[in-house]
This record gives sequence, C-alpha cells and structure tokens, in this order.
Amino acid sequence: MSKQRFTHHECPVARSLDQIGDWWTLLVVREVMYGLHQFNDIRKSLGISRAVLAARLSELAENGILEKHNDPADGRAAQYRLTEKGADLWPVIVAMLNWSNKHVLADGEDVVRPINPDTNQPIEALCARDSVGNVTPLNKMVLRTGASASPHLSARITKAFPSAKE
Amino acid sequence: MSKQRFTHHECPVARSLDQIGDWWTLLVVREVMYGLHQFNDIRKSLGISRAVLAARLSELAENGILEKHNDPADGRAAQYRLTEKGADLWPVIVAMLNWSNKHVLADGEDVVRPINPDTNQPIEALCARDSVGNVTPLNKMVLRTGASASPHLSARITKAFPSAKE
DNA sequence: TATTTTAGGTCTGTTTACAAGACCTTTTGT
DNA sequence: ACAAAAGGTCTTGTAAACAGACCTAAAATA
Repeated sequence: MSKQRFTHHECPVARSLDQIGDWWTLLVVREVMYGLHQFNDIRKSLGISRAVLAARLSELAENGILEKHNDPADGRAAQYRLTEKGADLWPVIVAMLNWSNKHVLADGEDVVRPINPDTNQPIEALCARDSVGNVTPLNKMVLRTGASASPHLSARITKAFPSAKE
Repeated sequence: MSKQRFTHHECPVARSLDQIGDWWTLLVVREVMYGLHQFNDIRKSLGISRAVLAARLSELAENGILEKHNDPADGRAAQYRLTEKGADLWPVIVAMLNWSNKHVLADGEDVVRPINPDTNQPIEALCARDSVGNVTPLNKMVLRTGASASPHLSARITKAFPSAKE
C-alpha cells in the first residue's frame, strides 16, 4: 500500500502534518521566510534535488501556503511568496527553533535566536494570550475537545487534561 | 544515495527536523502526550505499521525524547514516557494545533482547542516572553545570528530581519 | 499443568519516495 | 547567432513505508 496520508485524521495536528510534515517541506517554507524566493536559490541553499523541490513547491502552492508569481523583471524566473497561511507558520518555526536551541544544539552553540526588537532581548519562552487578553505560560495550557470531536477523542483528551474539565 | 539527514545543517530548525521531522514521528510524540504509553495502544490509535512504530520509538529514545521503561505490573509490557526534552515539544504541538485550527480545518470544525484553565478561555495567539519579562506578539519577533553562525547565514538573517540590527 | 492469548517486536515482499544527474524548453545576455 | 540561465521533467538506483506473517516471552485461562 502507498504511504499513508493524514488528510482524513480527526486530530488537527495530524491534519497539519499532512500539509507540512513531508521531508524538506518546512525547510522550504523557512527558506522563503528567510528571503529566498527563486527555485535555484532555494535549491542551492538546501541542497535538495530538483525533482523533490519542484514537488514540494507545487504541493505547498496547492495547499495555499505559497503562491507562485511571475517575475516581472525576468520572464524565465518564478517568485515563490508566502500567503497569509504560510506566514502564519512562523510560530511553528519559532517553537522548533527554541526547542532546538535548548535541546538539540551543543552547549554554547549560538547560531540563531529569536529577539524582541523592542527590548533587544532574546526570548525566554513561548506563552499564550487567551481571548480575554490574559497571558499564560504555555505549560499551563490544556486541551479541550469541541463539538466536532468524536466521543473517543473527547474521552482521551478529558483524561489526559483533567484540569480542562468545566 | 540514501535519504538526506539534517544532522549537520547549520540551521537549528533543520537540526530539530532531523530528530522530529520523519513521517509519523511527531504523531507518536503527540500520542504519548495524550496519555498512550504502550506499543499496541499507540499502534492501534495511529494505524501505523509495527515495523515503523518500532523504528520511530527507538529513534525517539536514542534522541532522548522518549524513555522506555519496564512496566512493573506486566513483564511483557513497555512504558514509553516523555523526557523533559520530549515534554518541551509541547509548544511545537500547540503552534501546529493553532495553525491547523485556523488554516487547515474546515470552517466551523471544532475538534480540539488549547484552553487557559485559569480563565477557561481559548487561546487566541502565541506570544513570547523575553528574558526581562516583556511579552510581545510572535509576529514582532525577529531573528538574530550568534557567534556560531557562518558569515553567510549572518548576512542572510540580517537582510531578512533588518529590524534586528543593533 | 497445558494451552491460549497478549505485548512487543522482527522479517518478507511489494510499492512509494528520495537522490543524482541527464535532458528539455523558454528566456536572457553577448 | 550562440551560449548561458531559469525552472523544470525524466530515468535509474537505493532507501523507506506498507500489509501481513512470523517469533519470543510473559500472562491469563482451562
């Protein structure tokens, strides 16, 4: 059987991995975020094969994460730009960057850090702002299922996050 | 040639994808976060093949994201538990969950949301707390390179995030 | 005690995905 | 007119994912 996709999984995390979970995909997004917009620039920067990059760019465009534009200055060239959906992957990238800086890189290795430009300070941790404006550390957040969740998932989440009970 | 790994990439995001970017890997972590700790429970919940799950669990354990314990009550069973490094993937999961809820799921689909248990409100957006305690929206954060970055990467990041200049 | 079931795998054969590099088409520069 | 470049596709070889059979040790059952 062919490689399984997560398109029809119930869990939103699985559904997102269906769009950004392939090998290379998130790195292509990151390259565009970091300012590369042309096929060959991305290819050289990543060392990815032509066929795979073409496939990834086309999937990302199909999923509305990137948009392919014609370069007005060069009829051969294409310009890949992030959509709003693509730009909204920024928190995912920052979360992975923080995790990597803390747990993957060697001690003392300092490659790239997120910075608050107002204070010029590195960020310490991610937190969450709720719909009434309260800010809470992420490790206090819990999950709760909604109307579209199956009874099975609701039971699991309720058990895993008991403090989320009404 | 075999599939490329990102172990020796300069970028921390690539280095993290080297550990959590394989197909199924992050879903296995999520299942453990949601309270499944046994091989067969994870397998049935995800519908993953035995061989692939065994490979993923072993890679996750090698990378210090999970720990395999003996079940004291059942000599056959193993207990897979998150390490601190594994638990620290929570922000990544939450970021993907938010993105998926906003951009992947259909309108009105409400499967699972992160909730602030103090206020009982859903979270609106992720934000960042810097090292002096200031909280900023994530979209204001910029990247800056450190001492371990190559000149090439430093130039790219400086160009992509001009507001991060000293 | 003997047998069956369960947990957690490994092994086999098939299909798919990724890698390297050749090749192609259109546009650009000389 | 010719060469180079942009952005691909195509081909071939290897690695990984799939379903399902098989295996071993421990537990439950008869």
